[in-house]
Amino acid sequence: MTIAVAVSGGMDSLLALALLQERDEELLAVHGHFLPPSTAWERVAEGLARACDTLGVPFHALDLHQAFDDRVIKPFVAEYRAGLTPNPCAMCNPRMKFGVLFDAARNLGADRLATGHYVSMEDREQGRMLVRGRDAAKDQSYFLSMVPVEKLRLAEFPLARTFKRDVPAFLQGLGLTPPLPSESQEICFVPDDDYQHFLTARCDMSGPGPAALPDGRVIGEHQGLWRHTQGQRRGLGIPWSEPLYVLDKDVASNTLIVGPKEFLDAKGCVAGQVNLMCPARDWPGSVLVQTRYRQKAKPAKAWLSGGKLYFDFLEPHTRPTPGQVAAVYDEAGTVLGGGIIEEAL
RNA sequence: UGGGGCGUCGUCAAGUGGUAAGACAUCAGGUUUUGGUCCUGACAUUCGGGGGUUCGAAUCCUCCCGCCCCAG
Repeated sequence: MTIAVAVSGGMDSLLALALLQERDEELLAVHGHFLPPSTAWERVAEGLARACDTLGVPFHALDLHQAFDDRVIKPFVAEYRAGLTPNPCAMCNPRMKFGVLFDAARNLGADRLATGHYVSMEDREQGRMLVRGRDAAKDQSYFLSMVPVEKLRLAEFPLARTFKRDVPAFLQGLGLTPPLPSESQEICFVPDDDYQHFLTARCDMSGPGPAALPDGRVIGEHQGLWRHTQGQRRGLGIPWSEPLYVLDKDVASNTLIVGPKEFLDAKGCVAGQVNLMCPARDWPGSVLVQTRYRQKAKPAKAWLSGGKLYFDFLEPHTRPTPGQVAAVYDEAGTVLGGGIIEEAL
């Protein structure tokens, strides 16, 4: 059996590669170039080739930038234009890493795909399931909740039990230096973390409009709905007696609905593009749903109807944002499914 | 130009003789593989302007400027 290791150039995937090698697996390393060719592109490829050479693992660099543009960047832009708040990282996993990249790796002879995600695959009563990583601060299961379970069952996650803080020492001990020493936190295809500039440079975006309280009272102006997202506080520029948050966007009237924090909670939400890790009838009566990365998963009643997932929150829950992922877990941290939020209820 | 009221940070606003609260906004950091949230820090030597009283005024007096309301 051959395992392809997806290496990005960062330290996590490099460690994943090294850990698998210690397990004496048949390996090959694949690097997908998601961005158009550039000198940085070459530098990363060279660095990775060198590291793989040190480890004695065959290395393949693949130009996937066109697929990335079609499957991640274009939808990202389209969703922003439609008034949604897309989550490109969550889409990149099913469409690119476990999609195009995995397919390319199979063509190179790989049976399985390994990545440097901080998650694990474990045997549960529903079968082999995706589970939160041991390092709770670094767990990335939320971003993988849209990946089909059949793909995940062909995945290897060597960092399942690794703590992020131990990674640098690990690599140093192995004499490995990642070509991208400090991982970038921003969206990989948006320079300088400036998504607003990226969008305006790429196409025409909607213009200014009124900012109103839930009762309809106009108290300010926004510079484009796409510049704001549900739950956002900063950047509104509206002086008020208390902090104001974005509650909603009314695309039809180009109105930003804002209000104090106590208006921010929602009772539930609906999600589409549902990805079930197991049949919904096998879910517990009460699940835990996470509607944002970095948010605690909270209890909810969940049911499937007309191909969509409905959630009834059992605790106060900050209004979910259309376009973001709703990841469903059980108490043990098993990922039961995921969907794209369409509406808060 | 009769009567009344008001003018303190970008906004709201406390302070009525003892040496300019606070909130919002903004900016800068921190946290963070999306957008956000959250945390920390910075933000009026000065109170519409001039003069005066006082050891000392945003607070008292005075003149000027500006705004608002009610009458004409």
